[in-house]
Amino acid sequence: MSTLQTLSRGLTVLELVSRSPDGLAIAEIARQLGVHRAIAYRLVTTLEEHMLVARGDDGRILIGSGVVALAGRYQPQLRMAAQPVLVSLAEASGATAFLCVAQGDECVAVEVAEPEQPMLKVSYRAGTRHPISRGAAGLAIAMQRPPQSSDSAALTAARNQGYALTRGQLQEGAIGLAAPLMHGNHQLAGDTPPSSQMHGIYMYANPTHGAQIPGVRACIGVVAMQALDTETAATEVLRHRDRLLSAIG
Amino acid sequence: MSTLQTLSRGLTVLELVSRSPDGLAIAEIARQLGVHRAIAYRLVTTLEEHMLVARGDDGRILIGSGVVALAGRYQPQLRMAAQPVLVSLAEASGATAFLCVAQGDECVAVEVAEPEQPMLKVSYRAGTRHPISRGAAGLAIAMQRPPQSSDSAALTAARNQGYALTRGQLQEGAIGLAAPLMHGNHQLAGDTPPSSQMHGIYMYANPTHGAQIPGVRACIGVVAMQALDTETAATEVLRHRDRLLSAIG
DNA sequence: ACATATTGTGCGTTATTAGTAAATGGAGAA
DNA sequence: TTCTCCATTTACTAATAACGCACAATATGT
Repeated sequence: MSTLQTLSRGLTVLELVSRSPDGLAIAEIARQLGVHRAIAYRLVTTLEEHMLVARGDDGRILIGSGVVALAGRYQPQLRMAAQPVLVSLAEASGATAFLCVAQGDECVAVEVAEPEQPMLKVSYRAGTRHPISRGAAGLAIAMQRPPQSSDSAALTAARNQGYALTRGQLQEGAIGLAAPLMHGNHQLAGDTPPSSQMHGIYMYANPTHGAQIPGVRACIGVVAMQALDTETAATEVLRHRDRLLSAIG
Repeated sequence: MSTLQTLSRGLTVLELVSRSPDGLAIAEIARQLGVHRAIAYRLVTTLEEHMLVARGDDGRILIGSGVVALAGRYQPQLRMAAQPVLVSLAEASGATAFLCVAQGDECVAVEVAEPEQPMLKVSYRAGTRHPISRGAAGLAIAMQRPPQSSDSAALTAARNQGYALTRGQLQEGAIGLAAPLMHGNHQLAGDTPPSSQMHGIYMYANPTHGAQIPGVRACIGVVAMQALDTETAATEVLRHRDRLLSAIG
């Protein structure tokens, strides 16, 4: 598995620039990369040609609009369907609503909606990623694979409730509540292997239990700081999950 | 202005993969790039490390979730403020609502909202770009610079109305209506140069006329196929423009 | 004016990458 | 089976990029 230094550096520049709201000077990029300025110039020029970065009027390098086009092609149908649902969920629960998708062993917030009157600011931006082993979103995604004897107590509890609830796992004092994007639950006891497994998607003999969206492991939920009515939040999350499921057929 | 072959190819791969909803095989990437498969492997491996592409369960290369994080850092405050406004505008006008930002001589749709009951499908996805010289969005952005004697009749008309209306310029049978994201209008007659110009932002002696958002040339508007009530659409676009302006202070 | 960063470029020498060929193994078709 | 197509890795030479340096051209500050 060999990798390419030049490409890797270019992508690191893109990442660095994107993390700098006010842009970066060439010299700063060169310093952070630990390379000569001349190299930073060539990297930036190439990124610029592809519209991934742009130069401000003062010459500083800013994240370019090309990233919007790229992101617009990531799960467009799911996200388009989810957007209005998340807005509604945020309003109904008074908390920040999110759609998370699993990639590898990480969980990525793909779409986020905030209520009109945010109670307490929770900074949960699109693109936020965290290990799948932590937080309500991770649990909700873990719920999508069939039960195993190695499942944690929290996971089993989540399966029984139909949703996952965690406190302070991702951020001090934050409460997360998430439900998996699948119909029904895996309520089998013990290790029951799936009847067949294709392309990593578990196919069940009885499709009414544990039917997932093909190729995507996702969940929706809410995050808030302490003051969250978990009763109504759970109801709303499940209701909106079902709304989203029926929207994407 | 020299550029780097390796980086450029890697970014081209990213673009190719993003345009393929079902992913691409290594061989297809290699063929489309016109390079050997071994090179495509190295490019893909590097992109994969940066989470910009991912491998499906069948081995095909798919766009990765990393692009969501990158895009989330492009104009986050403007987009967060615009999202609910666009949803409301789409609902009020019954058409697809958009937020466009100018970059160079192009105009990029950065945020899009569709009405719950779309009348006729208008495909206007986030990331869509077109020359700034065409379409309602381009005109609306052109309205933000001070009037010049070289202005087209359409631009002058748009200035007088306070919004731009075009038919069929971007797509056959499509109607676009857009208003610039600035307070008031440039209603000066003839060529009146700005009192000062810094960093490409025009600063006026009287800030109540033509005050823009610093550093961003943007507009909001709607697109529809034929059946659009332009009267109410214009009213709603202007109303929502003002709502967005006050939201971002 | 003067000193001083900072930006942007050009040029040689070394390190990395491209390009090519070739080998292995798996999936599917004739 | 045999054949083809594809994925994946390895190995070796031209081509490309990195790197360090030198040098204008601009800002920027005193």
